[in-house]
Amino acid sequence: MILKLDLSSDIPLYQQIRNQIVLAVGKGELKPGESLPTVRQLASDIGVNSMTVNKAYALLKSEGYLLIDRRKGAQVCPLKEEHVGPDADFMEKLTLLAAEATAKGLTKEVFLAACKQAAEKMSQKEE
Amino acid sequence: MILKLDLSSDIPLYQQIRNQIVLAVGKGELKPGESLPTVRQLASDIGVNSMTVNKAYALLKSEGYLLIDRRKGAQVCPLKEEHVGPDADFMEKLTLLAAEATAKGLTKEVFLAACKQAAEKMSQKEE
DNA sequence: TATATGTATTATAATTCGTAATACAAACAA
DNA sequence: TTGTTTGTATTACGAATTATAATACATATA
Repeated sequence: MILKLDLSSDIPLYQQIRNQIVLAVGKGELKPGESLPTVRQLASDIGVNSMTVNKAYALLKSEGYLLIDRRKGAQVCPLKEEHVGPDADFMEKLTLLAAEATAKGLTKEVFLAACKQAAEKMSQKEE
Repeated sequence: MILKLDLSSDIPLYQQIRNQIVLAVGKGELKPGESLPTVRQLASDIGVNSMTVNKAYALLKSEGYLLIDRRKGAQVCPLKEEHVGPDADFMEKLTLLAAEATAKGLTKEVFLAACKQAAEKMSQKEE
């Protein structure tokens, strides 16, 4: 797994690791059910402390992105069969982003075009 | 100005203040050119230290949302006349959000419907 | 002349972040 | 069995961040 970390960023390392894994899952580079490197392996690969990776994995587990099993290790959570909608936390983040765009002078059309562009970088679930 | 702060949140107070002001500007509750409360006034209103408010104002200024003038105080930045597009930082945040949605099992259609819903809470610039 | 403004400085306490060194039970391979 | 690896928990440490507090300053305004 290839993760790009920015040591000079003000975003905590465990958050950067979490974001990169979410991006990889969203883009389909990590598929549902696929296993992730072990905590110690990933820590060694990217040159950080294993507890930092553990914190990222625990966060991803609590957010519902990963299943962690002592036998199978950490793996990407299988997609739900039924259709799921956005939760409150997601809408809050999205609304803040829409406000930032609007306050910066982006029209609704430009904002929605950007959303569409972002969505098209993601992998689509097969029906 | 009404700001909702959550003291038990893990989001820093100055960030919460910044977010609330961006939301107010995006929704049109604060209009371009409109004056904001003074640092000391807002600090007194919401019961935080004035340096905490100052930090939020300085952040908003550095992000281009506010103009701060010693004569006029802090005011909402007037909208640019020309059409503006999304910058790299905005697209990065949007892409992460799209990845979170996709990893959670939201289809592209559901994600874009949520984006449209968020956009419609915002005020539209008059042409 | 007073007052109010944004801003800068310094200090202090609490919390967070990253690392480090262990330790443990569970699972697996030999 | 024995040995290794797994996720996880604990404790400690230093550095950075966060929030508050008490001032101070030059500028602008009444």
